[in-house]
Amino acid sequence: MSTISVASLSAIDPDVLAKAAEVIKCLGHPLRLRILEALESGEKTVTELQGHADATQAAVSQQLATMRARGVVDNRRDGARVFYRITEPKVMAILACIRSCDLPRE
Amino acid sequence: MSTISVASLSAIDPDVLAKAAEVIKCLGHPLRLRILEALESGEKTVTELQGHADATQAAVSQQLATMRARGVVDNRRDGARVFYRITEPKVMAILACIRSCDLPRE
DNA sequence: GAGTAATACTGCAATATTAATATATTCGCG
DNA sequence: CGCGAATATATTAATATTGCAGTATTACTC
Repeated sequence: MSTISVASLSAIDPDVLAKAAEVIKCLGHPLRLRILEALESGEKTVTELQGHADATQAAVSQQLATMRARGVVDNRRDGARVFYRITEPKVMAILACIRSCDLPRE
Repeated sequence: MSTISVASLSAIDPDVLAKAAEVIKCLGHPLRLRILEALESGEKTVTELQGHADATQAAVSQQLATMRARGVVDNRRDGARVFYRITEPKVMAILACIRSCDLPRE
C-alpha cells in the first residue's frame, strides 16, 4: 500500500521550511546569537560588535559574512567603517521569543 | 587602550543564550523542523512521524534522539510504540514565529 | 604617497553533523 | 519460546562548521 500521506494540517511549506532552517541555523550559534542580540538595538560597526560579543575581529567578521550570505544581516559602508544591521524580520521575532519564553534556571 | 565595554542593554544572559543556541540548533535542520512541526499538533509515534517527515525510520529516530538529548522532546512508551511530544516551550513559540513572519516569496 | 585604523578574505587543522546501512532491542501475541 | 512489528543504536564515510593565524583591502589623515 503506497499511501502518500502529505499530512498537512501543519502547513509550513517545504520551501519556506528549508529557508527557515537556513535562517534559524544562523541563530543556533552562541557567537552569532550574541551578535544578533547586539544588532537588535540598531546597526553597529564590526568593532562595536567585537566588543559586545567578546570575540576576535576575524571571528566576528566571518560570522557576519555567513549571516550576510543567508540574508539575515546587511551592511552599509560609512567611510572606513561598515555598519551592520538585521534584515530578516524573523530574527527579531525569534530573539523576542527567546527572551519571553526564557528558562530562568536550569 | 584596553576598554572592556561589556555593553549590555541587550540582556540575554550567557547561560540562557548558550542553552538557547542548543535548542535553536535543533530547529535549524529541515528534518527536525518537519518533525517538530508534526509534533505541534500533539504527540505522535515514530512511525507516524516517519510518514509526516517522509524519511527513513532510522533517520527519524536518530533526530528524535538528538532532540531528546537537548531536552526539546520527550517520549512515553505505550506497548510496542513510543509517543513523542515537544517539551521545550520555546519551540512552539519559534514555530509560531516562522509562520507569522513568513517570507512569502523570495 | 606613507601611515594607520577598520574590515575582509584565505587556507588549514580540528571538530561536529549528516546520511546511510546494518544490527539490536523491546514488546505483544499466539 | 519464537515471530513480527516498532523503535533504537552502532558504525562509518562524506561533508560542513569552527577557530585561528596570517594577509589583503579599503578608506581615512596628514
